[in-house]
Amino acid sequence: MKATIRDVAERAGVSITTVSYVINNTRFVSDDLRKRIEEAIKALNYQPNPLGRGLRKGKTYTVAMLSPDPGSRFFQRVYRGIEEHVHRHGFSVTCWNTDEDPVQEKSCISLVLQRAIDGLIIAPTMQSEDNIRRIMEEDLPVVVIDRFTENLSIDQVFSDNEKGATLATRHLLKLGHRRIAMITGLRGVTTTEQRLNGYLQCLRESGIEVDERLIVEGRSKLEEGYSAAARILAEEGVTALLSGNTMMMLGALKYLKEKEIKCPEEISLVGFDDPEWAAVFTPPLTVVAQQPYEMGNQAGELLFKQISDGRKRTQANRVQLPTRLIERDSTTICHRG
Amino acid sequence: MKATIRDVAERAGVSITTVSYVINNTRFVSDDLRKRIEEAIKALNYQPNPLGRGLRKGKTYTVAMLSPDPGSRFFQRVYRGIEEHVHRHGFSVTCWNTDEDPVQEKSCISLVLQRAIDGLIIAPTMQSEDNIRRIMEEDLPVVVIDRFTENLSIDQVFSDNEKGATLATRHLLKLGHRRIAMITGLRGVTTTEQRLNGYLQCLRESGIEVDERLIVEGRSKLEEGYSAAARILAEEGVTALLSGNTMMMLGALKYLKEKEIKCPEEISLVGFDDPEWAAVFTPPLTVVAQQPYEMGNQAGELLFKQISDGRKRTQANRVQLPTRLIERDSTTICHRG
DNA sequence: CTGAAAGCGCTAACAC
DNA sequence: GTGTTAGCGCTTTCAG
Repeated sequence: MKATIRDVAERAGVSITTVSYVINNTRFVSDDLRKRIEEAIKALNYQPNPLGRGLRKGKTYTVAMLSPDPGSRFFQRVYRGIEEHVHRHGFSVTCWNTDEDPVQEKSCISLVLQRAIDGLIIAPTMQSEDNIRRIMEEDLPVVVIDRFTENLSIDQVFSDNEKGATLATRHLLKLGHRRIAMITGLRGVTTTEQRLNGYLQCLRESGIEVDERLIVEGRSKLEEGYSAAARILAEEGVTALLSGNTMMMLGALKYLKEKEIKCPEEISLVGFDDPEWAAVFTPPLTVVAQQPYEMGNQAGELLFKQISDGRKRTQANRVQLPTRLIERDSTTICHRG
Repeated sequence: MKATIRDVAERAGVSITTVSYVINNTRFVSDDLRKRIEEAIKALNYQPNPLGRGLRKGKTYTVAMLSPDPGSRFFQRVYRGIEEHVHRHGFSVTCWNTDEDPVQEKSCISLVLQRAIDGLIIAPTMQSEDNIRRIMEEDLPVVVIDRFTENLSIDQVFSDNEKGATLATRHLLKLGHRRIAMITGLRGVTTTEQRLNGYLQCLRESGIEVDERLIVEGRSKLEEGYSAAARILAEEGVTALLSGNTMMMLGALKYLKEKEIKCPEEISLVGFDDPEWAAVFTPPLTVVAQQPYEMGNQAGELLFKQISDGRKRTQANRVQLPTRLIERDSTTICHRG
């Protein structure tokens, strides 16, 4: 069986107390004992049992990440950004999936609370203020990512989605487009609303009347991008299309391809997010890039700040990450009207 | 603070023993007491502390997944497949990243062993038999995925990579190609070697001499696919290219695009794995598809079988998942020679 | 400078 | 049918 602190103590001929103090380096121990203990630890290949330690200290050395789709490229990157901090602190991460469903989110949070994790990074679904409030009540360190939560005084890291959509729309306007459609993600999710806002604002400022028929909602599946594109292109005179996320952009492209509608000649296209294939596509895609790795990284930093500060929640930090437009060849001058 | 089993016992006016037996449903308790206890649990919103339980039972209710690149689409799918079982059993997963580095793998495994997890699903790096042996010595339930480990009597789930490469190569041969190049993943990794084998076998069977200059190694980065393609296409008369993984396929496509080499007219291309964008690409890509979700799912099943069977490691299970060729438009009849 | 001992929350003999 | 109690591995107060 695995060696315990008692085995080490016996082998070194000291009390377990002293072993503990050596392990944690938490009070002075004479060189002689220290040396003997260190030898024993090595000889027995002893590793402190985190459960014993955790039980005693009321900690688990584990943080959780909760997201609507941990399998997506975006959240993968986020995860990698978090990971760095986590491992540096000797913690581990567990990932949970809400599937964009508040009910599932709630049950995830229960599980998470039950597991007595030390911190949580969460990309909330849409109606989840209550869920998050529950966590805050438990005084659990928590950082909200991706989605914005106006009413809660809580650390959060998110992209400047509105600006991103604005940049994209302005770019299309500059190219002379007037009938610009948008495929949005799930309505009610803040990222969706912010991107939509950027788009609407920009149109209005340019004195272009918004045509509701050119705004189609999807979730984030390829198929939904496909059918959204179909609906939009059934409308008169649309020359440009802004997509609210990666998979729906791909779905739209699939539709264009099948119908042999040329991009960018007939339709200019701007997507959100910049996966590796976007630049290799035919045509290379003009996109609004976010910084998912950075998002995870900053969230991790904030989380561990909370964890080490104990529970005193001071002023909430809000980090907004810039988005940027990457102009490639899926957008061009409007040849119509 | 969080309610403990003692709080529940007091509120219900019983001993903690009885509460424990109710929670675990592990011996008969009269209806009266059971009801009172259940009420108390609800009223206090009590959730058993997994650390206490774990410490007592020597379990952590956590399994780990170790892979060279948990952020890749392939391993994300695997993860989702695992997740299903894990949550059904009330466990959680922690993900670790080896970056294809045996040293890092070793330190991951130490961490993993130290954390006293209940099981491990691992996609080993290349020289990791020793690392895995260490786990087996600890009698930790473990399942190897993706990569094949010949010498170890251990549960494993992997793709029929050789067959996949064979299908791809045979397809190209049928189309009349003779100078078929291959971009391989990292040599030494079993998946790479198996795919290479399939390719070599198939060529030999067709009486085609293997030209070593047409076999170029990369890892799994886009850039490496790019430069591998460059090297290969500097050779005389190559008309077809088989790529050992997704990202390198993308890199090769990038090269073709930049050099305005037409696919499939000038070069036929077959890739490994079938990401969503492969079908939407121009041209839609012919690929060998694996079943990552299924891989994770089966691995999860085997792992939990081991966990519930206790430590008695019986006959090792080896599951080989079929691969299949999806013919699309990046391959065509050889017009040369 | 070091050790004895209590106790974190829980399970499971063992006792009645 | 139910309760008493030891103890999982560890940290930390208190005593020396």
